[in-house]
Amino acid sequence: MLGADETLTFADTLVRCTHLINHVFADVSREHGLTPQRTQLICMLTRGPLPMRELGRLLHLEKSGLTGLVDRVEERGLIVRQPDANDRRAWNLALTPSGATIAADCHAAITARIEALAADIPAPARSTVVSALQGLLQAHTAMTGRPWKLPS
Amino acid sequence: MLGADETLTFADTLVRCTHLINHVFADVSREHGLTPQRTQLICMLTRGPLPMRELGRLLHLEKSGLTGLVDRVEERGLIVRQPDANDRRAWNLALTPSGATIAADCHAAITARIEALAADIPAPARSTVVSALQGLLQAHTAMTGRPWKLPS
DNA sequence: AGCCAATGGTTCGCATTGCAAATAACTCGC
DNA sequence: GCGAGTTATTTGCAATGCGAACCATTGGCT
Repeated sequence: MLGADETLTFADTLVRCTHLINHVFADVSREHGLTPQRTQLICMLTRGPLPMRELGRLLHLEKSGLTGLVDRVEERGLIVRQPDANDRRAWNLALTPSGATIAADCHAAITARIEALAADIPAPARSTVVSALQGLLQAHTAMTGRPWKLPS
Repeated sequence: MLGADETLTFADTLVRCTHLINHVFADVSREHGLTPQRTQLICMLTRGPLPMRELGRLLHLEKSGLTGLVDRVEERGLIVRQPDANDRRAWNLALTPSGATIAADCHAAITARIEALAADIPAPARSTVVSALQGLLQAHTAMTGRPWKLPS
């Protein structure tokens, strides 16, 4: 089974690629002393502070799960909880300097590893892939009403 | 930030897509009463039985973690451990009828959901995406020496 | 003003995940 | 048939993530 290579469907190809990138993500995280979830969290904050509720939506986490994750990442000194000026229930999460550094390092490492794997893909095909997948992301955004962010 | 749309790099696009598909995978799994890991396990077996060591490599799991996962999936009646004729240490894992049914259902549901998101991508772009990403998968295979399987 | 539903977070209990190290059973080369 | 390497299991542990109960605050409604 799985001879030289069979013809994969579009969906199957995407799913396999997803699992490959998952492991790239996990490997890089581990090399930086982080779990994938923590890496994902700090990468979400590279564009600026976010309230927890927003992070929960982006990460698809229930609030209880997010509380724990934030606790652990804060203990490690990568983020801080800041009170929200307009709502005394809410907290804004911001990267500390070391958190920002690590987030940037992880993002760079992940990008580098993917670029290495994609080195043989010609430029025109690359840009086709980018626009096609962005269409896919937008289709999801349109369906759920919320944009899909991540690394940077 | 993130106005109408910024220009994402190839790697960033792939990473965002990865997280989107992760959640598609998780959602479908949950709707079938499974965790993503269990779904992934049974999907790996749709092409036929595999020894545990092979599954461990495909899933990137340490053997101890795999033992536990297999235990739980077997308890649920989706797979069975079969003794290996040639090696009395080894076990082959095979889907039960109900396991095969659920695996096929999950695979179909995931494919359908991705196809729905990709409905607006023109056919030529699709095939470009497929061949580009397969190149990426092969680059990884060449680097690590092991093929990358999944769903079907 | 006063009340009440909805919202943002936390806490608790729980099952699952996944690693590492130690152990047992077996295979294979010498 | 000895010893090294391989396959799987067990144990202990930290992290993940859900659900439900709970508290404080907000905001609408009267």
